[in-house]
Amino acid sequence: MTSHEPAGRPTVVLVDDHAMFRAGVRAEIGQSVDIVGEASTVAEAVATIAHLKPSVVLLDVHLPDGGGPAVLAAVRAQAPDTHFLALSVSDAAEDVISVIRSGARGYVTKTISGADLTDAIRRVAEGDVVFSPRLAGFVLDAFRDSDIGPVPSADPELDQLTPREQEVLRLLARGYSYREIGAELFISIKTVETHASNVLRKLQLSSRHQLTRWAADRRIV
Amino acid sequence: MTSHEPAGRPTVVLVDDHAMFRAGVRAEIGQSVDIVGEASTVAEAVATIAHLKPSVVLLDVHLPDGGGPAVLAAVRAQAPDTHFLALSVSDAAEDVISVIRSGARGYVTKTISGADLTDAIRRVAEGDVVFSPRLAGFVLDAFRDSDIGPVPSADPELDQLTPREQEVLRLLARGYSYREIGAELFISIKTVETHASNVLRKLQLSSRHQLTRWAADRRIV
DNA sequence: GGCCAGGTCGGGGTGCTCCCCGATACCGCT
DNA sequence: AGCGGTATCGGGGAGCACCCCGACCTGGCC
Repeated sequence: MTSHEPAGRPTVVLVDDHAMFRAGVRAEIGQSVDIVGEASTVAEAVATIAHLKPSVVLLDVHLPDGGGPAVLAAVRAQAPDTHFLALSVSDAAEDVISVIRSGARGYVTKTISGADLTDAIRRVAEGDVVFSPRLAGFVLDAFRDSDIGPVPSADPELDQLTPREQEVLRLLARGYSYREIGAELFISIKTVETHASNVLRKLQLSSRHQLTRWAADRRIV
Repeated sequence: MTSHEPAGRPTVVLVDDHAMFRAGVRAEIGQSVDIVGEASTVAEAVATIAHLKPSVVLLDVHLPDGGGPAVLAAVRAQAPDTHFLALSVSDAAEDVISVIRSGARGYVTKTISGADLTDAIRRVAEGDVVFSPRLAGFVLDAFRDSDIGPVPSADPELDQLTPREQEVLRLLARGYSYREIGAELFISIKTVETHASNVLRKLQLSSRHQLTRWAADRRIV
């Protein structure tokens, strides 16, 4: 759906604990990209990447001493222009999610063809995000089930609160005491009590502890 | 990076409030896919989709009366086999995130070419996930910055708590009172007090309100 | 046996939460 | 002028949260 001109030959570092597999990848894509380094352990990978600063790192998710996320955590700050493409036998959702959360910009399984892998490397090098279609589904599912992102859901529950009450609600949710809220809003403790009491009644809650949870669930902080 | 055989002609419903734009899309991709219906409002879209059950819905993110997320929320349950591809002028992160969270399986901007759009529709119809590369970056960034997914975060703070204290901590974070915790764990209120006091001291918190927020931030619920 | 960590209770106290009353004042609407 | 909603305060009180003491028991470790 987009056109990608090969912007020169990407430089690649290959991280995998199986020498046999590395040889296979070299044979398959060595003509199209520059494989400038290899590593078989986390420590090796960190040193190699920090030194060579390749445009792309092909990163196995499962390594003996920590795996792909460990490598990413260690070198992402040192090599900001390096993009990481996870390459794994696993199509388990937790593997995909963990390595993406660590900062990889793509994830493909080892069943990929040489031509497709070359294309994926080029696209990642250009800053694109590359996923095996099946795996992209995992990420989206996890994403949808989560609570991230600004989804401006104007809670109807909040509309029944007056502006002042909403203000008090926010401070209550942040764990402020009545006294602190009063100092913050330049009103007396008793006024805060009144507002708090109204908030609890309108939201049908019985204690500020429940209110804290109520607010946390709705990300009102 | 993957090959997609066109599995017949996908049926498509087109949702956009600009008739001119719908005509343009029809002209561009009408030969390759079956555009079986159109809609210009949320209500129209919901009725049309529920009735026709197309394989793909091309969905504008911005509609007068609610937008793409409203359509998705209304019909996703009724048409489980229908896939949604968001089609928008906007490349704002919040638009992308909100529509994806609502269940869309792809997002492309209106700058897309007819051929690319046809390909995107086919891929979405087959269950793939399709993104303009730039936009995929937004999703991944939001994803990475969030706290979803099974990333085993053995908090070092929790290690200094005894098993019993951790148990009490969870119940405290859920908003249980000391009395309720005592009943839950078959111990007296005073014992709960002791544990709670220890928890607060070890975590350097001064009130259970702060503790609730502390736990909410760490998703300990 | 001595020692210590963890778990279990209690007494007593201070401060906070939350609710019940009531009061005043401003503002907009009829 | 009257009425309702909102915001502002106060008194008083029941219950809870939190802390400081001390106490007992159990199990593991030297």
